[in-house]
Amino acid sequence: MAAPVGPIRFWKPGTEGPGANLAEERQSNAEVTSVIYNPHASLSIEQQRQKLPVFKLRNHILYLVENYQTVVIIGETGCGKSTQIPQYLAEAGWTAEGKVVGVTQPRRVAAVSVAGRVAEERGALLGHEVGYCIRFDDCTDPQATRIKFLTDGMLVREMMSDPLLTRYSVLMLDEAHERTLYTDIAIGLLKKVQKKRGDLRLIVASATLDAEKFKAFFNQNDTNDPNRDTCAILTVEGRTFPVDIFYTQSPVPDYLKSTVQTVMKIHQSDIDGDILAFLTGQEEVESVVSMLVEQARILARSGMKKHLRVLPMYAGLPASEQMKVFERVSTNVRKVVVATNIAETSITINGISFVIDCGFVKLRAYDPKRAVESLVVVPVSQASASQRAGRSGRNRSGQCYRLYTEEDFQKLPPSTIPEMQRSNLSPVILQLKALGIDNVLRFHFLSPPPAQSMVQALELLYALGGLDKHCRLTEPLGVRMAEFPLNPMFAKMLLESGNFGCSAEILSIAAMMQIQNVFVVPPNQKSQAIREHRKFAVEEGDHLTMLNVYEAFIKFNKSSQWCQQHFLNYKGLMRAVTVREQLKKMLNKFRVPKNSSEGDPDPILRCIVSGFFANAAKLHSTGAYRTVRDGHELHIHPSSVLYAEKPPNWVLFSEVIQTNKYYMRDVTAVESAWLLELAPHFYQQGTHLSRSSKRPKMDNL
DNA sequence: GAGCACTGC
Repeated sequence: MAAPVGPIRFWKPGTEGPGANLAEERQSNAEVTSVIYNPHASLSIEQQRQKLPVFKLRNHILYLVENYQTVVIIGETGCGKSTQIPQYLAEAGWTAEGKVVGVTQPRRVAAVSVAGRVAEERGALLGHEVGYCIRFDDCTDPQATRIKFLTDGMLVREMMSDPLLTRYSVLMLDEAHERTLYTDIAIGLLKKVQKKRGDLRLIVASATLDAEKFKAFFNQNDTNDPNRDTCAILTVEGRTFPVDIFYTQSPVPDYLKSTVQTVMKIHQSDIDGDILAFLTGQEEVESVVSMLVEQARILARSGMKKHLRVLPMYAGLPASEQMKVFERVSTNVRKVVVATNIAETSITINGISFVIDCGFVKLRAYDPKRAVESLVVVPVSQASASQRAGRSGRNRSGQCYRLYTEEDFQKLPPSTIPEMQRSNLSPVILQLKALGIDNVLRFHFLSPPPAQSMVQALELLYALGGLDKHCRLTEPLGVRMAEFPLNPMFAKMLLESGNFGCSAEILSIAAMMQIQNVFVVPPNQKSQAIREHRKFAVEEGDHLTMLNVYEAFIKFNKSSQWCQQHFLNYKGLMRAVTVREQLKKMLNKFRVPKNSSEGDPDPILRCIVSGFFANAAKLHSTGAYRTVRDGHELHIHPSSVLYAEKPPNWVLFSEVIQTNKYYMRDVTAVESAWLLELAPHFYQQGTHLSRSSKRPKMDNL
C-alpha cells in the first residue's frame, strides 16, 4: 500500500520564515556537501594530535587538574578529549610511580576502540602501556598499564576489591552527561572517595547542560569565596559541521507517514547524502521500511535514476542485517537508515547528511508501588534531540528535520531523566551495601531516586535473605549475592542450586535469561521459524525451554549452522556460554556443589522458586493472572511458550513489562505448595496465599 | 488475545 506523499512544509527559525524549502537550502550547501571530511590524512600522528581543538588547551587542562580536585570538561564532539587528555596526563607525570590514569566509558565498544586509538598514537601494543578492561575481556598488564580504559560498570566492580581506588591518580568519567546507572553510581562513590583521598583527581567529561550540576555536586567549597573552589569548569570547542534545523509548521498527525514523506522529499531534491530517521521501536521501523520500499518502487518505475536503499536498524535485528547499514553504496544510490534510539549513541553511521527526528523515544520507567518496569513512549528531551541532529554533521554540514513545531521543541524537557530515577534499584542497593555504604538513603546521589524505589528494593533484598532486619548485608549470603553481575533474584537462585541438586541446569538457565532475542523470527520466514522454535518448548514454561535450547546448542557443538536451521540467535547463545562460564567460576569460588538433576524437572523448578518466589501469580476466573504479593493484574507475554497453551494455575516470572497491559516475561508453572514451603517468611500459611505481614525494620537504612 | 528502547557487571 502506498503512503500518500503530500507536501510537508518546513521552516527554519531565524531565516525567511515559513516556506523555506530544500531547493533554497541546496544553494548554500552545494559546495560543502561534496567534500568528505578528512583534511589531515597525510599528516603524522603527532601532527594530527596537535590539530585537535583540545591541544590548544593542553597546559590549561594540566593546570586545572593540578590545582582542582575535580575538573568538569565540556568537550564537544570531535574535540579529542577522550583520546588526548589521558595522554597529556601521562606526559605530565600523573602515571609515575606505578600510578594509573583511568578513563571510563558507558559502553564496551567505546572502551575498546578508544584504547586502540590511544595505543596506536603512542606506538604501543594494546594491553601494555595502554589497555582496556571490560567484562570478559581484561586487556591490561598490571605492571605496565598506565592508561586504562574501562566501562563504568567495571570501575564500580573494582571498587569492591579496592574501595579507595589506590592504583589510580586520575579518573576521567567520559560521557557523564548520559547519566547511565553505573556512571551515576560511580559519581556518588567517587565523591566519597575524594574525601579520603585528597590526591585523587577527577575529570568529568560532560555536555554543556549538566556542567554546573556536576560542579555543584563535587565542589567542596562551602564558603562564598570562589578562590576556594575545588572544582572548575572548562569548555573545549568541538570540530563538527553546522547542522541546519527545520521544524514543521504545525504538529504532524502521524509521524510514520511524515517520516516517509520527508524521506521522499529529500530524495527528490537531488542533494547527495544519506538519511537517518529516528523512530521509537521495531514495529514502527519495520512499518516505515516497508512503506519506503513501496515508494521507492513507484519512483523507480517512474524512471528516477537515483535509487533508494532502505535499511532497518534496531538492537533485535540479527547481526548480519545490522551490518548492512555500514556498507557503502554507489553514487547513484541513497541510503536511508530507519532506526531506533540505537543510532543516537551506540552506533555511528558515516556519511549521514540528513536526520529525521520523530520527536519521541521509548524509555524504561519504573513503578515503585508495583515493582514493575514499563516501556513508555515519551517525547524526547532537548538534549536527545540535539544528539540526534548531530548525527548528520559528522562528515560535512547536515540538515535535521524535526517532525514537530519549534514551539513544541521549546516545551520539551531539557534532558532525559537519569536511569537511576527510573529503575528497579535492588541490584544498585545491594552493590552499594557491599561497597560499605550502610545508609543508602543518605548516600549522595547526583539525582536521588524515589524513596519508594529504595524501600521496595530493601524489602526484596530482605525477603531474599541478602539483608538482615537491620538492613545490613548478611554473611555470607548477602555478600555473595552482591558479587554476582546479576539481578539479586538470579544470584539467590544460583547460590541455592547446589542444595537442590541442579547447579548445572540452573547455571544454564541463569545464563540464558541474560540474553535477549534467543529466538530469531525473520519477517519473511515467520511460520517456519515458529515451527522450529516450538520444538524446544516444554509445558513447564520458558525457563526449562531455555535450558532445552542451551543443552541442544552444546550437543550440536555450538554450531552456527545449526542455529540458522532452527532460527536461533548464534551470537546470543555464544554469549550465554561465556556468561555461564563466569557464573560457574563464581559458584566454584563459593563452593556450591556441582550437581545435576539428571532430567528431573522438579528440583530445577523448586530452585527457581527459591529465587523468584516474590514474583508469583495466580490464575483467576477472569482468565487473567494476579500477583500473589499484592493482587495486581498480569498477563502472560506473547513471547512466552505458555502464551498459546492452557494457562497453569500458578506461575513465576522474572520480570513484568508494561506496554498495553502488564505482561510477565520468562514464565514458568509452579505448584502453590512450593511457595509456602520455600518462602514461608514471605507467604503466610492459609487457604489463600497472601503477602506476609513481616517486613524489614527500616531502622537502619 | 497479540508483542520487546538501549546499555552494563
